[in-house]
Formats: sequence, structure tokens, C-alpha cells
Amino acid sequence: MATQPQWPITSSQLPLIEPDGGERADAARNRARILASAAQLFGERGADCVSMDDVADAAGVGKGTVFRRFGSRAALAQAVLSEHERAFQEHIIRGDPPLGPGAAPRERLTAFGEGVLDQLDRHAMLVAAAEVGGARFLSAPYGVYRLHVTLLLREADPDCDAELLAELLLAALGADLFLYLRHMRSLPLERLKSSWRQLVCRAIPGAVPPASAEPMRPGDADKAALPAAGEPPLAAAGEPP
Amino acid sequence: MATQPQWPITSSQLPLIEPDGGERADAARNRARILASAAQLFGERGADCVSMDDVADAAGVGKGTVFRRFGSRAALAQAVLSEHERAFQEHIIRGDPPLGPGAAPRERLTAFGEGVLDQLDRHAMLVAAAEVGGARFLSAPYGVYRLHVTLLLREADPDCDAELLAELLLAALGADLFLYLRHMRSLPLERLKSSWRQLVCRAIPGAVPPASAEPMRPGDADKAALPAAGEPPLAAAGEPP
DNA sequence: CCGCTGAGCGGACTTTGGTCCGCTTCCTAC
DNA sequence: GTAGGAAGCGGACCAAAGTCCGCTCAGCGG
Repeated sequence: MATQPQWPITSSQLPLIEPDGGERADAARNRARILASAAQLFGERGADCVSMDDVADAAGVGKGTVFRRFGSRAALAQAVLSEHERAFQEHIIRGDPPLGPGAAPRERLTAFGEGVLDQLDRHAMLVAAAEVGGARFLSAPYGVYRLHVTLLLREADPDCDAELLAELLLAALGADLFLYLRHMRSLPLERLKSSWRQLVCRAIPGAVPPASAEPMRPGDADKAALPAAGEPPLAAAGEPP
Repeated sequence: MATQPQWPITSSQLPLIEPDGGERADAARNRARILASAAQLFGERGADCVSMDDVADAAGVGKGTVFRRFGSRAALAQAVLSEHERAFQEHIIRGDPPLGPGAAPRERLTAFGEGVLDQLDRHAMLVAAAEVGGARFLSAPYGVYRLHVTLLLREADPDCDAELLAELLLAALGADLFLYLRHMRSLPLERLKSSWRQLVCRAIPGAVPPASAEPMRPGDADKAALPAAGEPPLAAAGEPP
């Protein structure tokens, strides 16, 4: 809190967690130990009851080592999450239709959001720790999400400002909001998913209405082609022409 | 970071800033001094180059006093902002049409978002300081926004999940996202407003297409009267009968 | 005017994220 | 095998948010 008053992120920009091929043996060993200890501690105590000193002690290294390897608490949390993250991205890019390629943009976007919400339901506190300040927007996962959503939006409506619309929609999937709605307001996950579906239905100007003049109303859109809106996030679906 | 792993907000829930009628004279004086010093320091140095000690020193009181009066850094920031906030809320509730009552829900929502973006453009760093952790969702201003947007959405479409849709839309007006887009990505304010307009146009099912079979929904009765979607944020508009 | 008392004060203290720098250890070149 | 150098280590150190507790004094009752 003594640097330039620009953007509230103090530590090194984008610490990135890339394995870094030419890494000394002891360094690699320490990285692994830290990661393992962090994952365990976060898992058993909850992310915000674990200090960086705890992690360092558990890993049997100095605190300096933790910070040299990961740069910040947020980056460490990201690293711990990266395993799940990788799997999710794999689904998005190469998975089966509703989530992966093959389905219509609207269905893909719906499934994407539900997938993110599922992940949040499991790791929300950790994700929140990874997104503190503005770290979210600089993270690798967010970059992937941004691109994915942008492309879907552009595909659905080439005339819209897809880049920005993507950011605005992604804001609805932030960990802080999720934590608040899910834990403080105690809303069921299904209701959050449902509201995401509603938002997506509005954001993507529904499929062509069969033969009527109805210019699409949110609730009843996606039905024609797809059965429900997104109950089975991993079920395959046909692709509209 | 040593309390229960519930919801990442450590300090007293909702410190609230109510003047508290039965307040001792010296206490009131100190509150005012702290507020004035904080406003000045935040203004001239930028919110995140000002520590609580700085504020305490500038106000000529002990740090303990600052925390007893305001509870947390976030709450102090909220208090400093409350002046602007009050004015804005006044506009929303009793102001002229596009922002205030009288216009159609979609236009009001558009104007509302643009108003928030204008405020962010002036005080984004302070707002970000006021919204750290999950503080945003517990703040009084957010409560007002939530209610306002919920009512507008419900009016426009009684069948939607207005409460949640409101939260999702408000996420797009968060200070962190704004700071990122505006300062790190250097996007012009006007583009952010424009994308908000797009989002709102999608969120609130458009006006009646001129002469088609739209089954007529309560929300869009007044559309015919109002022209575009929301280009003129502060221009007065006629009130539908 | 005086004395009482609890609201209020303030600064020392704790915690924690993050930095720094002198020492250690791994790797390579010979 | 060995020497040199740099990558890496770790813990002392720093800054800042937030807590605590003994002292003070504003305001009231007499």
C-alpha cells in the first residue's frame, strides 16, 4: 500500500505458475511440497484459516521460499486450483457437446456457467482467495473464460460488443457473489444455475422462433431444440443447423 | 484469518454508519475529524496509498478511535462515499425521469447503470476499498441498488427471478471489474456505458416490435413513447399516462 | 460546584501478507 | 574431482489492519 495509486494489485503482475523447465531439482521438490501442503491445509481448514506461515511450516520450507515460488497468496490459491481448472478447460475445449464444441452458443454458454457454478460450489472459498483484489482479471483461467465467452457471444451475434459483454456476464460468476448468495443468503445451487440460465437466455437473442412473431421471451426460449435448459451439464445434445 | 471458515468477512457485520443520536460531544467531534481527514487524504493520494494510521494521525486521534468509530477500512471508505451516494440515491428515488421514476424500466435501468459508472469513474479506487472481501453485498448502498434493480426487473417481467437477476446484473457494475476495464485495459467510459446498455437491452425483453403479434406484457406498455434505448442518460423524458 | 461513572480514548500489541539479503547448495565447465 | 557462479533458501524484517485494556474526562445527579 505504498506503490503508485494505479491499480490495486501490489505484488508482481501475473506471477504465473508455469512449471518452468530449467528448474533446479531442490526448487522443483520444494514447489511440489508447498503445493501439496497448501492443498491439504486449504482442504481441511478452509482457505481463510490458513496463513502463508502455516503453509511454509507444513511444507518444511521458509516463508520466503513460498513467496518466491508463487508470488502471492492469490497465486498460490490459483496454483492449487489449477488441477481442477485444467480438467474443466479440457471439457470446454474438447468435451462433449453441451459444454464442449458441437452445441449452439446459447447451450454452450449455459453449460459453461453451470460448470463454473459447480466448481464454485466445491471450492468457492479457495477461488475467492485466488481472486482477491483484481487478481481475477489477470489470471490464466479468467483469460480462457473470457475468450471462450467472447467467441460464443460473437458467434451468436456478430454485431454485439462481444468482448465487453463477456466480461459483464463473467462478473455474474465471480466467487464473492457466489459466496454471498450461496452461504450468506443460503440460496440453493440450483436456483443460482437457474438464474444464470435466465441471464444467458436474455443475453443470447434466442434461436429463431419457429413460425410465430414472438421475438423471444427468456423463460421459454431454448426449449424447442433442447429439452430442459441445462439439468444434465454433461449430456450430449444435437447441433442446430 | 483465525475465525470460523464461513464467509470472508472478519470484522463486525454491517458496522453501519448511522450518526447515532445519543453520542457524546467529543465522540461526534472525532467522527467528523476522522471523516474529514480521510476524505482529504483519500482524495489527494488515492485510496490505497492511505493507511489507517495516516488517517488517525491526520485526524489527531488514536488508531483505536478510528476503528471504534468505523469498524474497518472498508466501512470508513463507505462512510466517506456516503455523501455522493446519498445524492445519487436521491436522484434514483425522486429525480427526473430517465433515472428517477416516470420512465420505462429499461430506460431507468440503463440510466441507473450509467449513473453508477459515472460515480465509479470518479471514485473507483475508493469504492473498491469499500467493497473488499464481500463487504459490498452487506453495504447499505448495495441494498438500495439491489432493491431498485429488482423492482425494475419485476416490473418489466413479473415472471423472471428478479431478485437474482438483479444481483447478477449488479455484478457487472462492480468496482474491481470497472477498475480493470477502465485502467488496465484503458477502455473509454463511453464504451463501458454502451456495453451496459447492450446488456440491459437484452436483460429486459425489448419493446414491442412495431406491428407484430407481441402478446403484450405489462412492462412494455410505455415503450412506444420512449425513443431509443438509452443514449441520453440525463435528458428528461415524458411520463406515460 | 463536586464527585461519580461509564463512554470514549489512544497507543501498545498481535497477526499476517509480503520483502530482503547474506548464506547455502546445485549444476556446469574444466 | 573440483572450483565458480548463480539459483535458491530461509528467517529476520517491514507495513498495515485490526484488537485490547487501562486511563481520562464528559455529562449527569446531587
